[in-house]
Amino acid sequence: MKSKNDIKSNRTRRLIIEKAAPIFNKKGISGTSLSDLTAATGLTKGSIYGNFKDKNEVAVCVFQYNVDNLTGYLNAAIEKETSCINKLLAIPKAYRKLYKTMIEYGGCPILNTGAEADDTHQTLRQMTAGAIETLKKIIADLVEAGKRSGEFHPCLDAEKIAQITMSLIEGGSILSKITGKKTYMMNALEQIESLIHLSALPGNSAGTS
Amino acid sequence: MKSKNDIKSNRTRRLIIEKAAPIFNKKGISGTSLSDLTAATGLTKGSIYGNFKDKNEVAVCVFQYNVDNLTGYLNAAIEKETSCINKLLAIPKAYRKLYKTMIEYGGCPILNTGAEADDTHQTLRQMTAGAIETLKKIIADLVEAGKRSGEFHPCLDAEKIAQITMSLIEGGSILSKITGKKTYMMNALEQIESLIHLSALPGNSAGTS
DNA sequence: CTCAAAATATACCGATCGGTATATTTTGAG
DNA sequence: CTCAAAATATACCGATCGGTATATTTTGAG
Repeated sequence: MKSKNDIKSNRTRRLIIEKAAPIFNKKGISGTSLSDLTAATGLTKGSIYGNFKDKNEVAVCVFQYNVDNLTGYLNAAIEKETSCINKLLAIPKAYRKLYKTMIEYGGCPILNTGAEADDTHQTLRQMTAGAIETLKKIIADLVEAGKRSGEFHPCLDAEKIAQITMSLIEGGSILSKITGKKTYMMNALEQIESLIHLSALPGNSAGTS
Repeated sequence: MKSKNDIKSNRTRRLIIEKAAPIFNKKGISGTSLSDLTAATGLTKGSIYGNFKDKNEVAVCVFQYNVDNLTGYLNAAIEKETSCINKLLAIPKAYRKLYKTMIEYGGCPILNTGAEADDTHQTLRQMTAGAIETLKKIIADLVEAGKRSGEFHPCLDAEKIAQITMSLIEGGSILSKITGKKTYMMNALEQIESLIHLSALPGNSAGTS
């Protein structure tokens, strides 16, 4: 009758992670105190430490939760499309749809965590790097597939395109967040789209745009 | 005999700012403690608080110091060139030269400060936004000047180009910092350069590349 | 319903935080 | 060299930090 993640402790873990996620993302890890977490969850320190070894473990789980959400969302959007071009275009499209939510959430969690952790927190730095490489690989693999399928120019540098795409997404995202100007992100996404269209062989570029 | 900024207190202020700068940039503001600052400067808390109102004022001065350094460096590189195209190309060139130093310094201070401060620290968020807009304006103004001088296509969207350039710089910079892979930044800079070359009217693009 | 185990709350810990009042030292104009 | 003012060091403050031992409550298998 009881599924594995319906037992109390797992429900509490999930509650803590979900409530802690936006706080960590906005205030940073070292800027978030245990009392922030007790206030947000309605639990006591005893309960939090009964479910997590320390504050750091909460931060690590929160990061994993954020990454899983983001990659899940992107993969779902990609899988809805059939051609490689449209699968690639689904990425900027997804970020466009995600934009408002992400800003309210405190910006891209990969970037936020990475910027805070890179010089101070080895585990999280490595996890952040891993998440970036995962997203980059999704893009690079789609470009490679498109080359094989004849949608893209065969001489395309898939890795390079993927890295530039990632830079545009993260750069646009943080600049919009800081300045409050949506156009940084929107221009970055448009640039990604025109990069994709420019990579297509004649007759393959979707009629839109 | 004594110049204004040679009196003791100003020398001490400068010492504190210079020593605090890389620490704030690496550990973040809330991750840096007063004892980090006393350790780095060799001064006591009494001395630091005799020269600054509080930790926050140190952080604000450090940020200003970082921004002045960066814009100074970029402006010097730009002023060495005569044509608008070469002035624009001087920007990615400068970042290429700056790359190693910046990584060792803890990454781009505008991005680091912005990512930490955007949801928690109004003053610094505004200063960061201001610094971003200043850099963006330098780029946009150069593109506009190039349009007037006949170096660039007249229909170019200067603001858009400037925003995309900024996204590539900041995105490439943070991705390289987190992953430890130089190519993110280098590919972003190459993309900026090809964007500039693509914007040029025939006969204006510098023979290089 | 019972009752052991699991989860949670309470009440505490030492350490460190940012900050300050005041004593001491250093500076530099005259 | 003198000596007041400026700069710095000392010694402290309460508050909050992350974390823990233990008492209490809740859960859920039987």
